[in-house]
Amino acid sequence: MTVPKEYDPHIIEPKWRDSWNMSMYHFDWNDKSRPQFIIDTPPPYPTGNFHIGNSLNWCYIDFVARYKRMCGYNVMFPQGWDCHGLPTEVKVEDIHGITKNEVLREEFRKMCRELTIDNIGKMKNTMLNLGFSTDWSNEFVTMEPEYYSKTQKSFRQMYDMGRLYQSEHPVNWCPRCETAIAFAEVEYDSRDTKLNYLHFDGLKIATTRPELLAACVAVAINPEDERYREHLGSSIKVPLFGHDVKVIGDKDVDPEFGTGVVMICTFGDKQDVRWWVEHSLPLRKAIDKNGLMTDIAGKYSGMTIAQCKQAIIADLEQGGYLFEQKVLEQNVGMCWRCDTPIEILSERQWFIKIDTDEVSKAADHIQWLPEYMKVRLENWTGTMEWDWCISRQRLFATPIPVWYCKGCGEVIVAKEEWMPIDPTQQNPPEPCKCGSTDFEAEEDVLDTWMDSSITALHVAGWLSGHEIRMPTQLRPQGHDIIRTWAFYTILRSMAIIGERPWDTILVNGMVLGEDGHKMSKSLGNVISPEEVIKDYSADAFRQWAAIGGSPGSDVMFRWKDVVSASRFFAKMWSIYRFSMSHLENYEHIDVDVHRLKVVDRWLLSNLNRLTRSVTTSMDAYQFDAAFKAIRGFTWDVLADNYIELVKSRLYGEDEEAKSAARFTLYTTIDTLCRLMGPFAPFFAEEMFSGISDQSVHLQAWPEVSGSMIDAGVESSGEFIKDVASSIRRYKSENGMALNAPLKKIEIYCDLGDMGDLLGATNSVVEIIEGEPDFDYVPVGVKPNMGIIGPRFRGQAKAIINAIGSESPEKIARDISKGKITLSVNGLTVELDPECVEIEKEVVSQGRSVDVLEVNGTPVVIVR
RNA sequence: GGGCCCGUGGUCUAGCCGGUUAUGACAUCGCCUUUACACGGCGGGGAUCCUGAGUUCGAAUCUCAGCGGGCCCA
Repeated sequence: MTVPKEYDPHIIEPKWRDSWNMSMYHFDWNDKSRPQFIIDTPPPYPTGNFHIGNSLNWCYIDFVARYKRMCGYNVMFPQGWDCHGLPTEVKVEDIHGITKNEVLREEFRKMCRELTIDNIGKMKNTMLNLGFSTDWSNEFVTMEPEYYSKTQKSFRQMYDMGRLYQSEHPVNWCPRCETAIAFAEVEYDSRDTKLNYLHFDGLKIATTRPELLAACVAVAINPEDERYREHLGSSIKVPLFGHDVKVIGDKDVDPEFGTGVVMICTFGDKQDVRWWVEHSLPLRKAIDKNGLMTDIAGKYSGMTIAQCKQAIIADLEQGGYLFEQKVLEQNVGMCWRCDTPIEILSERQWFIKIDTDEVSKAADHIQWLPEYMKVRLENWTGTMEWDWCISRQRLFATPIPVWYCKGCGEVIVAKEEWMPIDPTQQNPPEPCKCGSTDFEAEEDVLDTWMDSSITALHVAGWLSGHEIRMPTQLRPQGHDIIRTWAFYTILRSMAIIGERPWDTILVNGMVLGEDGHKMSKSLGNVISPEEVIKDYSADAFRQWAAIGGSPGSDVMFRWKDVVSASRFFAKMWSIYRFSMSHLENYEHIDVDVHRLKVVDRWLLSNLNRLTRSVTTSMDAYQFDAAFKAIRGFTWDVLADNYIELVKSRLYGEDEEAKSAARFTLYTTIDTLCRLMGPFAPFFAEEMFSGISDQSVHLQAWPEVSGSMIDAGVESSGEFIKDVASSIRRYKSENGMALNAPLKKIEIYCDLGDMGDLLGATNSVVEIIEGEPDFDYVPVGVKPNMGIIGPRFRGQAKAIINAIGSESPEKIARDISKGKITLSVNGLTVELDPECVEIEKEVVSQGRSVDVLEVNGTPVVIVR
């Protein structure tokens, strides 16, 4: 076969992408003989753009999936789409120039569906271009009834378990989106605001939120604060509004902040909620769901928060209440989606009880990679202050399957067999206990995390008619979503089936731009994977993913890495092309190792070591170490040394010597195809297609042959290689062409089989036994710390000094007698020869020669 | 303010359960078209392993403190 000179990924990659039969990646639900390896792929949000961060994570997943398949596992690498959510609603409003309330609920949901389907298609295309071995037979789409009915069933099940409840409770509220949001959806940003100092019926308070005066329910001071102790328990009037509130004491009040007196409102911030609960304070709602002031705000009612703030400050000033304003830097909680400052409102919502202990215990039974990532989850569980609010006032999401009976007020949760169901479109199929058939639908929908926190259950076959295969083996995800996705998934899995969702969670880092900052549109440092494929190749991109950094740490995207990746493929291709040209009509049969030359066995020994180290790295998810080892072997050992050494045999006449080299080359190419398969699926497949008519992705992972790893053979081979490279260096330093012949090379050692050296040096090589006719001159002694240290401990330093002050000749003489005798601090100490290494120079006598020293063996060059 | 991670030649990075001539990539300099590859080969230069203290015979590696950077959270 003729192998083209250049490897062109723009031809080869689409060729394989379009011809692969993707069913080879399907999970076999009926197979129980092979161990399962189910990956709980986190479904991305269908933005339409499969970005570089996703791509890094998916590369990791694909490396694992392909590796595990080759190792004989029944692998499932499913792909899901986490469809519901606010960004799509916002985008649809934007595209169609409408607000969600201007069209019918169903129509709006349809628009969202259509946009989502479109976006999924775009992202899928990038995934195929990147060569992922996705199991498309296990694709899931959370907005489809098949999936969201499971979300609803999980709701029902958790309701029956008493883990779900409805309650009026403070929630984080986005006035723009008009919905409750979870803590995980709150982002914080630092802003300058004004701290207002007010006369407050005899006391002086400082507040950043005077617009909430109407919601003031108490004034608090630190009970230790001498200044105000006499006011404790008294009642005072709220300025402008005139209602009476209590002065209470609480040690959480910081006497250093402001005046040391704070007003408690329902609710200005999270601290207000804590005080409100602790001191059983009344509730005064001054802000409504739209972010407008309520009736209790009196003349300010109907104003926006900002208008109200301005008006109240003006009135306070006029009334003489406001006596000072100071600028204060404050962290403001904002809606993650629209950056509107959030409010804390008390609203009737659905909640899931949070049992942080249960989550922590489950987390202990999951292997976290890297280990320290678990700490992030623990820190998060430790700070949860109230339950998970799961209701949202949105449209494009899983409907909460609930009605309220208009007759008796009964809460009716849909039965599992009625699902999927949208209560706003359908009534319950049976009347209420009270006999009424008049119902009010729950219009709220579920938090999207309710969909995406059951993916592990879903992919493992829960409620799908399959035997459930929990726990799954691997969850790969970014460290930015530990507090949300990982937390919720563990919580739900424990609640629903009482089992951990995964054996292992592999946490990947973020992708940083070339400027070292996290990639983001606003910084303009975004690179798309499609761009990289277009300029280089998918395999080069994947190689960057493998060696750009180790899993868990943030990885910087660098074009340089992609360039060096594609150079490696060019090099490997050239090696392959050379090998194939010598493998015409080659038939691969096992060969007795003793018919191989030392250099062949040296290479195969190294190859087996490579397989062993790559296997170890892959098992530990250390893709960087794995691929670096492959690259190092291929370039340094195979290309730069082995091939140079065997060329003369391959071009020579000795058929047996030639076939030994051919056997070695074939074995090496075959093994490299397999080792590279998980990383560079296109390139490896193209190479493998030259030696097989099967797909490399269906082959077994290479096994390590322990008997091929032979330290003796390795050191002999290493010696031959070192002689060859010393000769190369010698020629280079002497300005000779690298193929220039030398009159003779004499090697003083008894290692046989120097045949390959002749070809590599293009010179006569003579092996001479016995001592050369020139002298060794010891010129230095290097103490071997690894031996001296542990053996002599505290004396070590003195011994090293003694060695240093002794002449190298004397120590060399001692070694020839078997013991080194030293005087250390007046005492005589004996050392074994292994404690030192003699550095020596070789001096020729009379002959016109140059002497090189290779691993302690003299090599004489006769010019 | 709390937690976690990181700080290694010009740049990025490996090593970090103690003893190596401290890994590799890119960049840089010199030489070389040697029957796979000039997207190559050979050779060279370039590192106070952030700072300080401690533990130890011995620290890039362990401990503490400090400085600097990043991320997550409040």
